[in-house]
Amino acid sequence: MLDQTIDLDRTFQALADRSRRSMVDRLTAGPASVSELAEPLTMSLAAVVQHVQVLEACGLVATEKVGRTRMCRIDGTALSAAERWFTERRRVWERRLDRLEDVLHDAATTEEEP
Amino acid sequence: MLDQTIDLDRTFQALADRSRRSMVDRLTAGPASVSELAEPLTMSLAAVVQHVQVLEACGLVATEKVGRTRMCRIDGTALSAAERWFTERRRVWERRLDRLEDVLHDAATTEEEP
DNA sequence: ACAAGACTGAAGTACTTACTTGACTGTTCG
DNA sequence: CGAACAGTCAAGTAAGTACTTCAGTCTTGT
Repeated sequence: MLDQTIDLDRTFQALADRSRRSMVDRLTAGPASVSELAEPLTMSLAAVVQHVQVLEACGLVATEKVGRTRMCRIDGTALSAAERWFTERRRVWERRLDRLEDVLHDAATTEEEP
Repeated sequence: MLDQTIDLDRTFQALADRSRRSMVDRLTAGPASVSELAEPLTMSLAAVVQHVQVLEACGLVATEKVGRTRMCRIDGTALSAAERWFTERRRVWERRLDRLEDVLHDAATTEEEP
């Protein structure tokens, strides 16, 4: 719970990369090895490993070494923590717009009075 | 609609910075000038202007010059576009977990049969 | 008119990121 | 056993980021 801002920094930073988002996307469909994640991508395997490390460091995915392969899966808690940032901001923002609408409406109705 | 991935790159990149998130946060409470956004921050005004440009480039905020001040406000469409990325992934992910649960449950019940 | 206010633009700098290649280390399978 | 497989480690590099300072440019208030 402490210093959640640093995690949000790293989470959004991680998601700012098209390749990493596509890996997360792939993993929502189910666990996959590093090579499986690498398959649709045009970069070296070493590069993919580095991306996986970034995703793991911010808690978006968890990995586990099984034999010579590293299996990766989504960590839903980090994903929804990032999502929560949006929903919280949107709540405040929409509430403000509602109030604004009320004010405008009130102004319009009092305008009609003598 | 075309090449939305580039916008997501830029949006998440923009939100990966604590200072920029705090600006978005401030703006959800209502419009503000660049100097007002700069006030709680410890950096130079020029730096704040650069952050505002980043936020504007990815469509998270819109600005308008009024006299000598530049007023900034949230653009809700970009904000909810980014939010949508999470909800869509989570939908797939949760559906998969549900199916998994069903399979496990079925396996447990058929286990009981002779 | 003119000083102060609110940016704006252009450099410059320290740091980080997204790769690459190449040499290795464990694992698995015929 | 030994080749192929799946990563791993360590440099190295090109580009991008987050600032800084400083010298302008418009607006405003007196």
